[in-house]
Amino acid sequence: MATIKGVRERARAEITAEIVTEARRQLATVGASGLSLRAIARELGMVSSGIYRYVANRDALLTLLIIDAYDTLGAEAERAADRSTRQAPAKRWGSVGQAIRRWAVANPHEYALIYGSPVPGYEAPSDTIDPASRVSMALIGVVVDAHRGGQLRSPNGELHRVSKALRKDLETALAELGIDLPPEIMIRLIAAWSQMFGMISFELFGQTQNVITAHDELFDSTAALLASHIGLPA
Amino acid sequence: MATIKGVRERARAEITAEIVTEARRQLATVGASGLSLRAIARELGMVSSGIYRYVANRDALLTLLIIDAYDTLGAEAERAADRSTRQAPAKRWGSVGQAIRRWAVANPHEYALIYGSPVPGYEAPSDTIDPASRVSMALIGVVVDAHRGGQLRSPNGELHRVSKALRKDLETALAELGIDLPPEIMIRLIAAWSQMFGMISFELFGQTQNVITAHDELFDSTAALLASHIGLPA
DNA sequence: TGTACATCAGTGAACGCGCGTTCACTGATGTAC
DNA sequence: TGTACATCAGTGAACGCGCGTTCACTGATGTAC
Repeated sequence: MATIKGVRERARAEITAEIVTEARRQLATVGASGLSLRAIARELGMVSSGIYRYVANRDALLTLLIIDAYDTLGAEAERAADRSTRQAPAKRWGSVGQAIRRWAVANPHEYALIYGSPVPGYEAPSDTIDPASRVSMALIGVVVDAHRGGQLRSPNGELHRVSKALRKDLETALAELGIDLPPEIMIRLIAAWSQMFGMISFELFGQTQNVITAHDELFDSTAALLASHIGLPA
Repeated sequence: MATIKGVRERARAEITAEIVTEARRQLATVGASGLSLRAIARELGMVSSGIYRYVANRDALLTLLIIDAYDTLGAEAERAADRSTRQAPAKRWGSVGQAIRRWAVANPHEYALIYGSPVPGYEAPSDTIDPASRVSMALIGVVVDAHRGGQLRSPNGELHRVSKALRKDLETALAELGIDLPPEIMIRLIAAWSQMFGMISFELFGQTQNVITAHDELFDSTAALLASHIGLPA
């Protein structure tokens, strides 16, 4: 029977959400490895052992947070991709990129959780794979759409000696994702993709402190540059 | 008097080095935020309070580790740059890049310490700035040398709307570093630089797990690609 | 609709652990005369 | 060269703290008859 959720079920969902919210708040001050179930329970006015009704252990909470982060970021990226279908491909690339960056700037600790140093002792379960792929799929989608529409220019840059092993990696990845893109484009896509996240990490983790103030414009400029390198028309 | 170091001074230097070595060992298993002065003292057969003769507190130890990491990485990068002066600029760029990557792969936790998520509650003192700049100076040096030698081609990619604020950032940075490079090159250099570290972070932090196996070749290919984008001749 | 039992949320105490840091101390090394 | 004092390394005990996790429990909610 598809009844209205019972009181218990409803309360359970609400409290679990409160736990995640509170955990996120703590993430900002103590970081992932400082996350404490006791502190969360305390803040929620619950006795320390009570939280074990909702979360099996500390690692399970981390997994919840990680999935949550990947999902909200993924949703932002997808939304930006959907909203920009009428823009020129290079501009779309920048739009999706800025959506990713904006989320990261607004949620630096969630970003650090998923793209920063791994939490020591924590092993991510396979549940995180699908949510993790949403962001990259949104970015790849921009290129795939341009390719399908016959809009891809020939890309920039000299590409020598793509080893067999690497070529095979790329082809396997393309096949698994069900994507139709030439490997020469794929490799540029990976370069642009890692550039984007590298830049966000530099900004958030303080590497460009005291050097760059206009992060927003720098991101725009380099995104346009890399889009052009991939072959996306402006 | 420039005498031979006394017994005390000598012992002090040795034990401090042992502390840093042991701290590095622990970094690998518990991560930066799990570093414990007590555990280090214990491992060194010293009573827990004894370590305070050598290190003011936990943060001071972190600073030691960070400076050590920047310095060893910087030395590797400089060595690669010095050794490759006869190579074509694009190849040199790749050589320095691979030196950086190799160090990172060999010392993933030191890499995470300096390029990963910031340690919560830790504020890096200004002593870390100089060691930190050695790596980037080595990379920039490759481009500067090519520029001085008149070897820089016109770079790839369309670069629209470089905002005034960003242009000013770039010019200030160029002036402070005493570098003579056109801002259009500088911006591509920053893109390539962040790409390189983005790629290393992806490799080390597990983002490309199950997708890329030929990390070495991928790094080579994208380094060549980005070198070409900067305008470094092959 | 009413009752008996099963399920679940939350309590409170406890176990065993580790941490950073301070402090008064002993004994060895270094320095000034 | 020898002695008296100052400096420093390392000890051991202590303070006050927080953590994850288990366990037997009470009382409220849900379910089957």
